[in-house]
Amino acid sequence: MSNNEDLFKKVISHSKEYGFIFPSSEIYDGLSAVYDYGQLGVELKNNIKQYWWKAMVQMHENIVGIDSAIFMHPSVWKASGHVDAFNDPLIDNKDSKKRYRADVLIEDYIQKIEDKIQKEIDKAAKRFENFDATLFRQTNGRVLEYQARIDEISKCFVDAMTTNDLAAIKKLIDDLAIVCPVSGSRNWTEVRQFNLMFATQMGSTTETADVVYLRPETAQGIFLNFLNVQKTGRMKIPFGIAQIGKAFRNEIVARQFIFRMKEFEQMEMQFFVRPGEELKWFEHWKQERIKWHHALDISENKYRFHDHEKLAHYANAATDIEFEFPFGFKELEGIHSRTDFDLNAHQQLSGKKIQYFDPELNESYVPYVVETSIGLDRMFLAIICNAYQEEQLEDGSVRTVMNIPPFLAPYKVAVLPLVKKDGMPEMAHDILKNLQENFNCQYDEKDAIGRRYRRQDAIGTPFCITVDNQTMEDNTVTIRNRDTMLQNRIAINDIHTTLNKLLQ
RNA sequence: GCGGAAGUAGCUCAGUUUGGUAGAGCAUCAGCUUCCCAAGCUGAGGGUCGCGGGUUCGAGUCCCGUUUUCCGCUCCA
Repeated sequence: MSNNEDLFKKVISHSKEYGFIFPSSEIYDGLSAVYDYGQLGVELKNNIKQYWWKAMVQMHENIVGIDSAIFMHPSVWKASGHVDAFNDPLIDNKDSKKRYRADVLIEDYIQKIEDKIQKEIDKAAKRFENFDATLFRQTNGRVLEYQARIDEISKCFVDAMTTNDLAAIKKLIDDLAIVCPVSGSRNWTEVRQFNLMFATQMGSTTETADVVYLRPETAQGIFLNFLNVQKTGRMKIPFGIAQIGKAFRNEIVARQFIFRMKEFEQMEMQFFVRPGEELKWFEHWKQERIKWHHALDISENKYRFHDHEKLAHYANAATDIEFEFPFGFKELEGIHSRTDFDLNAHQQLSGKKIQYFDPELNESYVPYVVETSIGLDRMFLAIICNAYQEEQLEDGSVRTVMNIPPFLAPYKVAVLPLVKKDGMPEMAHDILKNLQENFNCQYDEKDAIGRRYRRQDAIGTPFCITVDNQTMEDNTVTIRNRDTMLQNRIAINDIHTTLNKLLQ
């Protein structure tokens, strides 16, 4: 474990040192759980996007992409369930470290008094024939006492809830001496409300502004455009809509570098199918997605499926593709059978029909949805964690290499004059200029050649083209492989095709 | 959110015990050298020691607060 912790720390340092990832707003002490991609990071990230887009959109005739806005109508989050599920006042017990809904604690307390009343009623009912519960309730002294207590508590409780007065809720819990069911202690934190979603205002004056949320998931943008895309793209079920975009979550804690960020990017595809066929497609996409990962040349036992036993309210099947990060197996991608929950909810709340007429079945229905959703930042992290390597060489020295799959590497090739004289820099620049049209290249003439190779190793550049004395005579160069450190001599005219072949 | 640890140059860290206005290695830049795998030579740049306050003649060093990061819980549609 300590080896893995070590590795993770090294990856984080390396990312900063070479310009993959920077903490956000660093000169102002940083911003919790927010990071910026640097000059190398953005290249790698773009390449991952491209690889995903090509596999998911370009290679499928029945999948198209969109790019929906981050802002959506507030009703979207009512329909999706995001608003309701995250508006509860919560309180933690410091001893048991359990978290409760504060309102539920109070309701339970009221229920206990209610139970006592019921007990009295039951007791009395046994003793008297023609027992009138209502009359008993109205006349029995002890019951009246209990009832008064309930009324008093309820009044405070309702007041506090309607005015959203969290301090009053806390006071009530203290006054009632409510204890934690687990620890039995009254050592509570303040009552807090956790908002999953970031809120901002839309409207140029404060008076007219409405609260809108930054989307906590990209999926809804696809659901809202289901009919637009289906009709204008003449799409026939089964078909998919893909999207890459930012989402925002007001997470409580930030951990594990870019694994959990407040602002993150998702790559997801919602596949619309006939009701009843969703589990077949769920299985299909499970296999397709794991294939995509395995094609990255990362050891297959770094991946595993984790099937959900407890399903979210919208799903009837769900699995995660987990990756073995230095801090353990964690979710990298989710594959969910979301049923018709979302489209149905939007249909109901908007009052607009969201259905598909299936010519083969000759009927209309609300399609079912199978979702594949991968965290782009997590994929990025998986790749750099897997790529980072410290190799012990024969001469005893250590070589730091980023073993990034060549087609994803920030730079594909570095062009290096062996020495900074005899026309080699000029020649190297000519070659560079030619290659730049098709490849992201680096040029470097500073320091000894060996050191320059190591620099390229450290940022994952898979190939180095070196201009030497022989180049000046016969127009050949050497091409060095990052992983094997071996070199071949090829003609300048062949560089292009050779690189293309190697980068496939 | 709770508990613990830490924050000094781009990176890794020393300096804190015994307060006296900052160092090393690597990296970077300029030049020299160099015909193939880091650590050759000369020179240079870069830090208000996370931030704020307090104690003190004087704080990187002591005290308080705060923020960020890491670890363990917790949470996580």
